[in-house]
Amino acid sequence: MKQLIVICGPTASGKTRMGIVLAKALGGEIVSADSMQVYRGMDIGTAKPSLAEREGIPHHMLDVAEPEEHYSAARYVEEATACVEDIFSRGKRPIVVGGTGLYIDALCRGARFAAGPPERAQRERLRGELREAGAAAMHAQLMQIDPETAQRLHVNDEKRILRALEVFYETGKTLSQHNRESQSRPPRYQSLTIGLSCRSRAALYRRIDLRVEQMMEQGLLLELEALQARGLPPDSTAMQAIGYKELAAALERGETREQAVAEIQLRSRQYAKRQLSWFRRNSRTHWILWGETPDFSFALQDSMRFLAAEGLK
RNA sequence: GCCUCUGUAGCUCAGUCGGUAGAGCAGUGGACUGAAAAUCCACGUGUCGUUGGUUCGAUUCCGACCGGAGGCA
Repeated sequence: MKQLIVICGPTASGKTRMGIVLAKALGGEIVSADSMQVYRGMDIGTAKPSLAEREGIPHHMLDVAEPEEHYSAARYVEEATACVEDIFSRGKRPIVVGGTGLYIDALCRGARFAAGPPERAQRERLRGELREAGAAAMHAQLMQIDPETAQRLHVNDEKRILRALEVFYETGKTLSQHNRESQSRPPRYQSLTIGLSCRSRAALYRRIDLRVEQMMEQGLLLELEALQARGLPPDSTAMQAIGYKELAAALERGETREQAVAEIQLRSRQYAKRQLSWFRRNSRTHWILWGETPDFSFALQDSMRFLAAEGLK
């Protein structure tokens, strides 16, 4: 089975730099696994590496969509798989680097998602029904058609309940059926995963806070204004990105720069915690935990040892 | 200096007609299969400012003191 090196970790843990260091050592190319770096015109707020920072290492899956588009995990699997295969075909080694756990897992397993609604009409209909009848009613409805999924989902988890209903009405198959079929197939790639974080939570949060300050200094506001100027709807997926969303809200409320920064820092820290919760459940991940500052030469040695032990071909 | 209000969980506050207290936010853990930087779930013992008094019993009533806010001079 083809091997995929994966570098994961919470935001601001040094994944980007680590990817480049490893790519240089192994003759690799980077395949980003980041749900927000796919959008063009969103560079500062997503901490997208600049051309200079990439140091000549090819990066894939950056800037592959307009902010108006609604990108998806399914589309990511399709496009990123093509990148990975292309890299292999040229005799290079793909290194998947990113913080979006769902994208990473879906890519490695070759997950096939249940069909989505092409016109989104179904989704709109279900949303309306939710507003009218309430979450409990939708949950009850799901209990009728897909009890397995309904029991799994909390009544308040509206997003997932709606999605499960949508899958059934779109495809005639239940979500649990889809998932069973998808999971019964062997993974597409063997993943060798390196996780990056800090030994202490406080240190990670300090790095995050600092990075948000730097984003503001680099002109996050200008980037937001450029997006708003092109009439990007506030409910677009791109505008759910941390930083842009909070800054826009702060502007609207007439808050100070300091208030906006504090809010972005808070939301970023909470996001990092959720990321850790996702990544920690993979028990095969080899973790590299920084002290006060990252040590990439140590990390490279440590990674090479790990990869050799895992039988990297 | 005098008067009024105020001091309860990391923060903002509620409450106990006297029987040792609870929300939101924060925090921590978890979930996650076409929005995932999204969405959802679980977890709340703290000298109730200090110190005297009344009381079987005080965080709750009374006094003094120490913080904080406002008003009058």
